Amino acid sequence: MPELPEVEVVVRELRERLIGERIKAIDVFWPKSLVKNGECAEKQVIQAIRRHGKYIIIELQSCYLVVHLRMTGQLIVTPIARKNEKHLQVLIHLFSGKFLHFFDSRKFGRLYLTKYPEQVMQNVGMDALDEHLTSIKLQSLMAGKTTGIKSYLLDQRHIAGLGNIYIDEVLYESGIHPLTSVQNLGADEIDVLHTTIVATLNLAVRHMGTTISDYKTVGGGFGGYQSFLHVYKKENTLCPRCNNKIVKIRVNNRGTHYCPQCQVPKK
DNA sequence: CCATGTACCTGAAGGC
DNA sequence: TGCCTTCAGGTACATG
Repeated sequence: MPELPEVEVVVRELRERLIGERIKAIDVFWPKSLVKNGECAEKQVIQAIRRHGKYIIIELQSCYLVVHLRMTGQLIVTPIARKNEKHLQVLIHLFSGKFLHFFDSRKFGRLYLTKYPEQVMQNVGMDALDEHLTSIKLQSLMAGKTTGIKSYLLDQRHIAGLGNIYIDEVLYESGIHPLTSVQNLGADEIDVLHTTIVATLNLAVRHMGTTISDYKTVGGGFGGYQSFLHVYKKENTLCPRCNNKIVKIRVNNRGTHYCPQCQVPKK
């Protein structure tokens, strides 16, 4: 489900609702959902909340609660516990009386209670919206790689935050075929790609992210960016630019959508 | 380094 | 209605 924009919206809403709250107790219904690593006393005050790629980092007084939502994870804050609801995997009680719920139908998501967040995120690259990630920096990161651009962007070790939806959209906007080898991208194309990544992600954040099926904001709302998608899940519709059919192929076993006219394969 | 397959899970959608 | 297959926004890990 959630990629960088959805996670960013969740982080902003969590901040409004949770800073200064003290954790009272944690109920775990699916043990794999909560990973404990090192001593981390639970009854701590939430100091700060930030994001790196698709990870949510909740800073406590002497350790961290790191969250990755994977495909279907949801963090929901309510004044009344929604106990016994389907797919509730972890329930965090707060001293104020509020509750932080972790719902996750597919159970791929993880909460890590840890002193060492850098260990949890050791393979995560620079955040896609990091101001230090310039187009020059992106060029140097790509140097020496031979993989296709879609595979490259899916791999969070390179750049963190983009997932299947936004990669398809960004490549469409940039006019780059998803199988183009990164070594065949010129400086000008990397520059367009970089500009498009930043613009697309920021625009999606302004629209509260993309809700295809499961994604919800912390308050239970939906995203709105799905109305702006050009290619993702649009196979057989007409390209708004050239009027040819959008096609769907598989790249890295992921559904991949593009316009064969506007995104010409370079190799 | 790279590509591919599998595993982790559940539910929705499509074919018959 | 029901059974079966395929697919889903993510990532880790094993294998050539």
